[in-house]
Amino acid sequence: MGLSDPDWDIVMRAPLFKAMGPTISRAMIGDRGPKTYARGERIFDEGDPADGFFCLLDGWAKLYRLREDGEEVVVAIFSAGETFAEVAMFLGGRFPASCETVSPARILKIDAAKLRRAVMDKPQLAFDMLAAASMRLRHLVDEIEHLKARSAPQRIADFFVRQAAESSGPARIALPYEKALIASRLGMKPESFSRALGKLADLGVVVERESVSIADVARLAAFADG
Amino acid sequence: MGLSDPDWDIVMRAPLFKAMGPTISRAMIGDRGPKTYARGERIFDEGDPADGFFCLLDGWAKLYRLREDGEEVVVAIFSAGETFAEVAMFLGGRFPASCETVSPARILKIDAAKLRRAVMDKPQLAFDMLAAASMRLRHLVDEIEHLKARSAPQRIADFFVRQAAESSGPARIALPYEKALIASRLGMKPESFSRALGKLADLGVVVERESVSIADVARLAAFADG
DNA sequence: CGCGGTCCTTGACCAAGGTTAAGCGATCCC
DNA sequence: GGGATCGCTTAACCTTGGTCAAGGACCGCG
Repeated sequence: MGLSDPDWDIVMRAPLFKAMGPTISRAMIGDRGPKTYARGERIFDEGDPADGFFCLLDGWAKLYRLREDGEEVVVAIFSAGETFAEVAMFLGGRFPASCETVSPARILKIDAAKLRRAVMDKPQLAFDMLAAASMRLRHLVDEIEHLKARSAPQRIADFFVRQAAESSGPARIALPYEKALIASRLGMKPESFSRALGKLADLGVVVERESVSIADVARLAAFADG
Repeated sequence: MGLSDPDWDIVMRAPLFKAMGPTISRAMIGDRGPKTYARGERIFDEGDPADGFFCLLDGWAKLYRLREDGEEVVVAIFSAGETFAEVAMFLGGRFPASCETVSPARILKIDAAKLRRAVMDKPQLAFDMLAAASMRLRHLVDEIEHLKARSAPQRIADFFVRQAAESSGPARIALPYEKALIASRLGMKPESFSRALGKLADLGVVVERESVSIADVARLAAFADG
């Protein structure tokens, strides 16, 4: 059983598959279908052997680490059309973090061995993967800078701006998972998140139950940049 | 003119060159010698085309970004035997940060084109580089975690422990650059750095002008881990 | 309906570290 | 030798965000 046509569209949106082209992609995915997950299901655990990478077809997942004191630190949140854990495969074969769905989801798993073979066949692929890794690295470097340099309301504003499809004018974005999760992602406590949201009201940010409406994305972006 | 034997030892200590093996390394470096820099010299600027990567043979360098308000945020400090900017090459060809020596230094530059050719010849090399990228990713994730979980004195203790050659017993380490720079690297202001150093005195850390003596590295390491 | 659970918000309090400003020792350079 | 400058330290104060505790909105369920 292969993938449905809409699923193929989603898969081919991911940079890695785009780089491989449809032929190699199809060969690599083969006739294996996606797995359906309920909310809160584990995809992999920190320390598990990294024998493949994943492509999210539908839903949301969080990548996180458990600190020794039991505190959970969210490293990334993935949404439909994103691949993840592709770099981890090369690091001694173990995942450096855990991953779990935060909503019902459908996830495709691709074998490490198959990817390995594809790279051997087409070394240019390695460069594309290195570029992806670089992108993520740069992202994290940015993040460290932000953590140090930006206040809680600024970090939230930045998060909202990135989520919004528009780059100026009014926008409405959905919050398809708990606010505590966003808070952890942004390196703060739910309480601080709440309070910071209050401060954003002055900038035309109205928070409803499961969505946020923004009066002017550009203004919010300006605030986030200080 | 090639490299001297001690320089080769330093080069081969870097994970990237170790992954490539001596033959490929030698081919890639060729007969190009290291360039000598004075203190405070620019190695590259944010936005410059990333046409190569670097290996520090001697001295220290800082990777940093200038915020719009002119404040400098130090992202990393490199010391002898480290390679840097190797990932930036793969990301659209621009450096995402600036780099500058903070002491006299000797630095080897390796051509992007040569690396590209080497990978095409031996795709396994790509895997080794992905592993190196992955390692650095993990490092950064660790850092984000630490930034949140550790107090200023703990972060300083951790920094000292990493610098010390010994893993237990007494040690003395040199501070070959300004304390303000270390403070920035550790995400705090020089004033906080000073105060935190005072608190470390109880743990047998004595700070002189340009060096630090540690009574027991193991004890300091224990403190850093909480 | 009421009960309990989960998620979110609010308020009072507190600790860490940033801010501001002053002072001190070294070094540089006329 | 005597400013001037630079790097570092110290102290008083203040802002940020974490902690703790209480309460409110929504939801499922008996």
